[in-house]
Amino acid sequence: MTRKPAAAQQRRRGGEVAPEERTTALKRGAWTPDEDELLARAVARDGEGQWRTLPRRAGLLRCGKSCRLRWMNYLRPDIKRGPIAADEEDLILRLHHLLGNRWSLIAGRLPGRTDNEIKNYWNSHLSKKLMARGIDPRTHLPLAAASAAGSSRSHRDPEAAAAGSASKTTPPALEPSSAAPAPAPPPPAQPSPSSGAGADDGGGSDFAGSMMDLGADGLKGFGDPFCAPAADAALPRGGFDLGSCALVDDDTFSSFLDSLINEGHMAVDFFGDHKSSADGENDHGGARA
DNA sequence: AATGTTCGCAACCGCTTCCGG
DNA sequence: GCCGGAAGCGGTTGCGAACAT
Repeated sequence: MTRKPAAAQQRRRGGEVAPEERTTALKRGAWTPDEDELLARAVARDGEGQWRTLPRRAGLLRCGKSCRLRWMNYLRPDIKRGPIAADEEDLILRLHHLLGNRWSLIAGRLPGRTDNEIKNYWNSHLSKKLMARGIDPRTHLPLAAASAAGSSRSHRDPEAAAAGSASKTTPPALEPSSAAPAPAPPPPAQPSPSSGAGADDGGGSDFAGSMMDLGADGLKGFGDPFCAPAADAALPRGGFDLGSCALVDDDTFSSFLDSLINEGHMAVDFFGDHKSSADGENDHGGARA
């Protein structure tokens, strides 16, 4: 699908106005090429960070949050354009199985891809593929159990219809329907509510941090090489005590993750033929360049 | 050809976590 | 230790394009 030009979406929804926007009329909606250039120039000059003050320095009538998002998801020079390749798709699937909706962590393993892009790709392509094959996209388990719950969250959400609500107030993996999947297989690595996400603020690279959020349950099924058996005892929000593990720096975790990704037992073969089917269906993505 | 529906992406929102004072 | 601001994250939604009828 060819995408609209950047300026096409001039007027977007008129939601609530952020506090900082009430005082100065900040612009919203689609970014124009001129704005992009101002932003890119400012970041090139001053570096990333200081998003709050960047708009002023750059001469932009945008909030810092919006500038950061635009830079991270669109303007960064290392962003890779074009369709998600089959191997990337495969990696996303495996990482999602391992990490759940930790888009920033997943993106951290896919050079040039952004969390937003991966999230969108997951919601629009991969979750549908999984469902078409009778697999719950969130739990990576057979759909049968999850489908009973079936309350829909959003008419657009492909997962909702089959797997129930994923609203912020109802963490998907903790819902009865999906929280009590078959006892044996690796748990749906969906360790905490949506907001649990923030726990690893190091961005995609803080894998030690991600370990903490993963929770022991999320690792046991994979051989649990770092974590003591009792590590998950009564820890809130699914986290576990790093102190009880023989961990862990980012490199170590990164290697660990690599081994999980590459190793056979982790590689649940969601799509036995998914590479070929992905090739066939590869209308996705494309569009952005 | 016109109209309706679905799809995909970019952007926004609310929340959590981090960090410095 | 507490508090407030900044940054980051995941979920959600608006909108144009593509597709179907």
